[in-house]
Amino acid sequence: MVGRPRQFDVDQTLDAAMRAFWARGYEATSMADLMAATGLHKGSLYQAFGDKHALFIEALKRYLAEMARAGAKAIQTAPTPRDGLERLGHMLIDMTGEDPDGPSGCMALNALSELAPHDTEVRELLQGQVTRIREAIAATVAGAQEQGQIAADRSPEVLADMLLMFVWGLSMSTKAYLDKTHAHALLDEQLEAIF
Amino acid sequence: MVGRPRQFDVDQTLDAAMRAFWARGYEATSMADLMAATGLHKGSLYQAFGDKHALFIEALKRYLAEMARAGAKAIQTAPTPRDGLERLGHMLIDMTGEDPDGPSGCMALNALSELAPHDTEVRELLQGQVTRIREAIAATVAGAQEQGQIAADRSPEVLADMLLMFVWGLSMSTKAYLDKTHAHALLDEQLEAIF
DNA sequence: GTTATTATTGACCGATCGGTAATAATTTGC
DNA sequence: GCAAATTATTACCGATCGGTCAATAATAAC
Repeated sequence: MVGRPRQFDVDQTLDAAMRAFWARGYEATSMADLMAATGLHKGSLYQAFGDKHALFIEALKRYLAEMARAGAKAIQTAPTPRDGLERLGHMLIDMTGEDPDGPSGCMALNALSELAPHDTEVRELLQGQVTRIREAIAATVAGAQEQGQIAADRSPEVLADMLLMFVWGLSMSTKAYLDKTHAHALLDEQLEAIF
Repeated sequence: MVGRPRQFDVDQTLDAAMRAFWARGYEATSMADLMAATGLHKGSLYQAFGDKHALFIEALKRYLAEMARAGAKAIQTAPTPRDGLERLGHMLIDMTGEDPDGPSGCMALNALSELAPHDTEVRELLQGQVTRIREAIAATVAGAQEQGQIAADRSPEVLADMLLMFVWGLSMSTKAYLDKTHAHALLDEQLEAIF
């Protein structure tokens, strides 16, 4: 016996919930907001996902997976490893929305700031993602060094961290005062300085 | 006629409220939490500060003022402008607490992430602070350049932004318990790279 | 068509939210 | 000592919070 089939698309619903959490954060997004964002009744959300926290986790996982996919693509489709690193950085700047009522900044950093210190599940998800992206960047840096595209006087791991910290700061800055043109220019300066 | 005098210290109360907001963020900190943190009844808090948002603003102002004071002192008491910049950066890393139930990260960045996109009052407070700290750093960079302590091939304003973005990223990273030793080492690499 | 199973719906829940108001307590000016 | 002014205390408010549940609807297996 299979029962009544779902009348909504789970991925579509997670996308809507993701945007709602991304725009307002976890605490400030109420179940009423999620109902409005997804177009579903709360009963359906609870039946499908469990509770608000579980729904957030699924939405965050979806965000992280999409980020990883887009990041890997940016690196792999670039003509050289160094171009890949540049594209990755600029992509992260452009990912942040500009609508004040829509998503702002990077959802992963938003969750890191709001929840990571107290929510072990969120923290471990983010730590895993950070570990993977650091390794991916470090490997790309190593490739660029082997091909002589960037200086080899710093370890790939350190350079990866330096790039990541800088991009995180840029992402934060877009929350308040920095226009994207300035952010892109600063990133270029940073790339020139560390490579 | 003067009436009954306050039986609590306003600064002490703001400090307690600041730590509560700093640890949990705005939305997740309830009036009950603030009562517990300050030791006051809610009536006293409302009578003295207005409402929760106004109390947050006052607590944030206090944080920003203390940060500005400590930052200026770090720069001014250093033997050279370049030392001042180094001390300022390392100070910002050390400022973040390590107790998971206590303050985490930088309260200004926490507020930037959680509130700046939607709360104009918070955003303008932070924009003002950022403007002042950028100018202070840029002026110090210019001083270091004049004294030949750092390279002069980039503008003081750009170098100030590069340093600031990097420190912001480091502050975010401490949310997921990146150890401080690593953060300090990375900052040294960044200083070496851009100066 | 009947039955088993699952999804949808909307009413409903206690708890907690931020905030208010009436009362008691404590001071100064007279 | 009394009146005026201010603070402290606490009971209370409606609204909203996240979450539950019983009734209804829709499907597949038989």
